[in-house]
Amino acid sequence: MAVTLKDLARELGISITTVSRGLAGYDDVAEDTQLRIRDTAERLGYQPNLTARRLQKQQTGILGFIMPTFGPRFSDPFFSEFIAGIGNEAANHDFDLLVSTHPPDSDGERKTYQRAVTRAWVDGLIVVRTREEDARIQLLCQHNFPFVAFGRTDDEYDFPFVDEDGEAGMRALVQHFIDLGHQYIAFISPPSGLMFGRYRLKGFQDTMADNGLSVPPGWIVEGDMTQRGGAELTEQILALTPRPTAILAGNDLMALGVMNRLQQHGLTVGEDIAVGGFDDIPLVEHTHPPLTTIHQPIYEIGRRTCAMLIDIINGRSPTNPHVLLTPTLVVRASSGEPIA
Amino acid sequence: MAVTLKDLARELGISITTVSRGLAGYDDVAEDTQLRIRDTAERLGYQPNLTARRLQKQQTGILGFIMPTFGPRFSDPFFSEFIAGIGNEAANHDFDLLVSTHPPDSDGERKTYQRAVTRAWVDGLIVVRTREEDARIQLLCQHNFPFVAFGRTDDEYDFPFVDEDGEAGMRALVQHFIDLGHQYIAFISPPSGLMFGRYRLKGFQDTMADNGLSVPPGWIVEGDMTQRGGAELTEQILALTPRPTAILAGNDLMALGVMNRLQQHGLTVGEDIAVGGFDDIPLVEHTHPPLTTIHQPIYEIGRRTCAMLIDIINGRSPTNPHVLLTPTLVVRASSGEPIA
DNA sequence: ATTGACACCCAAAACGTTTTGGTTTATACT
DNA sequence: AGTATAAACCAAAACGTTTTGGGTGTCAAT
Repeated sequence: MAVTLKDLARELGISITTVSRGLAGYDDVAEDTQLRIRDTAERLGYQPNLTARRLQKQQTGILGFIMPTFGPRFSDPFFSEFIAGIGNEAANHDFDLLVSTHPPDSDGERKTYQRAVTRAWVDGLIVVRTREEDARIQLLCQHNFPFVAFGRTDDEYDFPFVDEDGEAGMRALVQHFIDLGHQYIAFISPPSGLMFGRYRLKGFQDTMADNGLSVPPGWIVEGDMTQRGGAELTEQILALTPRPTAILAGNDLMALGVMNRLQQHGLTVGEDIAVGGFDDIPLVEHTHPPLTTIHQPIYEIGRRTCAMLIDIINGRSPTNPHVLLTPTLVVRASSGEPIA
Repeated sequence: MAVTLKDLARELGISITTVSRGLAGYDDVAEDTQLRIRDTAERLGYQPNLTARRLQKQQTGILGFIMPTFGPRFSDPFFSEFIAGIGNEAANHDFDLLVSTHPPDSDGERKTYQRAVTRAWVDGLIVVRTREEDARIQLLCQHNFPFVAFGRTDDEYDFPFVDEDGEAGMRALVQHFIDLGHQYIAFISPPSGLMFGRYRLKGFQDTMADNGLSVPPGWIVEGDMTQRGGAELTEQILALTPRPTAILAGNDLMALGVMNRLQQHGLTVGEDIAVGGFDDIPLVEHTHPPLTTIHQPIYEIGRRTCAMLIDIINGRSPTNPHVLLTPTLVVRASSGEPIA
């Protein structure tokens, strides 16, 4: 069915070798032969068989991305944007992107990583949502498998990563609220097992301390990154005394949940109480009120993560294997006016 | 580096053929030989080379999904859920999922589809967001390439698809608002080039007509599926006379934009004015107020689309190649109480 | 007339698997 | 003894590409 090198060779009356090398542009094939080869290749609609090429080159030309997702009905806007970032960068370098989804720390996830390092399945992996002692990263390091992570970890391995400086981001956010006059600030932290949650939490705690503000127990609660979670925890927070004048969430989705629950209680966000988020997902620019948050360039992070991975696969060691991007504060109406 | 069949054969002192067939469980290999083979395979950590297998079997074991996305900063929650659906189903059948992103109707998109049909790149494709005269589908049909679409088209090709009955869904939504007493209903339609937009629009128009309600020009506007778009069009709609008592959007994202803009104008959604959406993305269950919408089981649609594709690839013709799922009405606070 | 350099080409091996089309050996039946 | 039958195995081909390690012929310099 498909046109192969053999077909071209027969058609042209020359060897398969010459056709292959001609197409590849080697200079031991005469100029006009190259032309003739390219010509008939075009005419016959030749397209190289990628599988055969991969077998020979011992490379797959595929990058893997294993999404850590909870349950079927998840909808983290993070992923679509991130995939677009890595996908486009991959395409620019003629790599394909293989995506699979597994609940974090599940058997399926473990098997998939195992498969990646042991068979020639993909040329490299992109790891996101790093965890404190990340078994995935330990495995990849031990097998010397090419990968780049979005996020750092707590263990001793040295590996290439791109990360946002969540601590700095959160410092900026908290300082903004403190500068507005807030003293009673509650915080909904991301799960503490996730590294980025740890950094954000630290940013919160340190900034509060630096400003001489105490954070009594119960003023920091751990959320699950979902809207629903944010909404539910809001109840607990509203029961605190004195009632917080501001609630910060570890990510935008939870902040949305917070805002909605506050509104259900008849409170006006940005007036009666201030709210802040983290991520700047596209959604929150058009909420009511628009959300004050920390902007993370997710598309760009995806792009750079992917670029670094491709460098590594191609044997070029990246100039800087530890990229730390500083996110920026985006002030919108949800943080309100300065208070007394 | 990696253990191959040859290594096993040498270790066991038997031929590569026997090892291969033993592993595959053919009955022309003695029971105990099979055991010994499996044993050493385990011991040496043998993992078959997928590329080699694919070359020989003339199958890639990969499904392709080309996301039609506008620009980098897109965040349609549809895609993360859909990917989870197809991804999980694919994994169940030992298929991998290749994802690439291209703006709809772009050169990149065309090239990628071309590549799919002409080289052995993937075994089949999943097509979403079908268009009126869909060049992608025409190409795939002409090349007899295995694919399943989420959505129908307007051209004469007969192809396997899974689709939601958007017309029925929209009828249910509109009827709900009419039953609440609304007569002045504005509609923000999805882009008319997209088939699902056409069905939803038709559902709106027909139901209005069936109830003897007129829809003057200007009461149907075409949106771009984004929150921002929904917000901007809200201005136009508020200028209509008489002012609509309800605004329906062709998808949830636009409905969110509508709600926020209404709230900026000081209107209380669900009291001063009613709003309805379509899709039931996870987000809108926790908005303020929660959104009345039409539930689309996106995960399930992804799963079934993928299952059908795998059937086709494996030469089993699906029992029903034209699946039409009826979406269900989800009534929440944004549609408010019955009005006079 | 050698030699060397150069331009151009190619057969064969390799990548790791599965399939094809056998062969060998033992056992059972006439 | 001869002939089926079955069980167990295997060499070689195949999938389509790239790479290796040459070969051949021409021309210019010795």
